[in-house]
Amino acid sequence: MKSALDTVFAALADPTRREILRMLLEDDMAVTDVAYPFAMSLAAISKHLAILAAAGLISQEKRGRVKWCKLEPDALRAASVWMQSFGQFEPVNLDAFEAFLAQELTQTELPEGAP
Amino acid sequence: MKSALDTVFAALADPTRREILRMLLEDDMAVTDVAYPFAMSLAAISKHLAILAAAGLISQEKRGRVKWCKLEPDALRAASVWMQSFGQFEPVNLDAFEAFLAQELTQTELPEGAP
DNA sequence: GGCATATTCAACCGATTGGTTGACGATCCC
DNA sequence: GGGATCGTCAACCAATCGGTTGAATATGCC
Repeated sequence: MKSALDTVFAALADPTRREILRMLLEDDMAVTDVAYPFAMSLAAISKHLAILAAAGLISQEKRGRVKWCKLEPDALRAASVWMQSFGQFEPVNLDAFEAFLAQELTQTELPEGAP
Repeated sequence: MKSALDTVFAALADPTRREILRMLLEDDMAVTDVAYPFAMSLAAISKHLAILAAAGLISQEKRGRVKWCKLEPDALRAASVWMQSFGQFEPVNLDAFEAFLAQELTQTELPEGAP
């Protein structure tokens, strides 16, 4: 059986799912609205949301026809603490970190993968 | 192409690889010595180390016959900062965190999967 | 009731993952 | 040179992943 950290990190390893989390950081959303900006089917987004929910990163509550998705930061914090335990013994290398972020931003700013 | 965060989180999503990182936290190690505690082939561990190196989480340096593996915490810190950006707006729920860690510990304490 | 909307289910697909085994290339040591 | 050690490569395998499509299930509205 998979551990909690397994499912959390696996859930975070996909750029679509990280973008969904970023969207939910702003506000709770219905499944259809989550799917709107992405160039993939609603069923695919529904699967991504199920993976995020299984990891505990979001919760889903059905009200009427609409299933509302809500960010649940606790699982994310636990994983963050796990990671920080590796970094505490040395100061952050800001140059490396900025290069890292610059690369990440150019690749995930547009989920559709514009030219 | 995969982004840096993709490869880092995917690398962290495997309990064998997290255990390897924990071992390297103590000291640099040769590939054979990394493999020793695990109930899998040397080739499998070699692949895990390649994945960790591709993610920037470790570096490998060959001296003579022996390839030394060294923890590289910068990539981990960058991912940690990404995660913390989701958690800063609310205090940590310590109860949830402790339950999370307890579950994780019982499942990964013994990499061989003892009964 | 009946239609539209919201979401999931089921089957399928190609690519990737995590593991195995056996052969191979380097390197050290006698 | 030749054997032992260190590590990777290549081929293979079953399982999982990320996506598709089409049908099915709720629910809301007239």
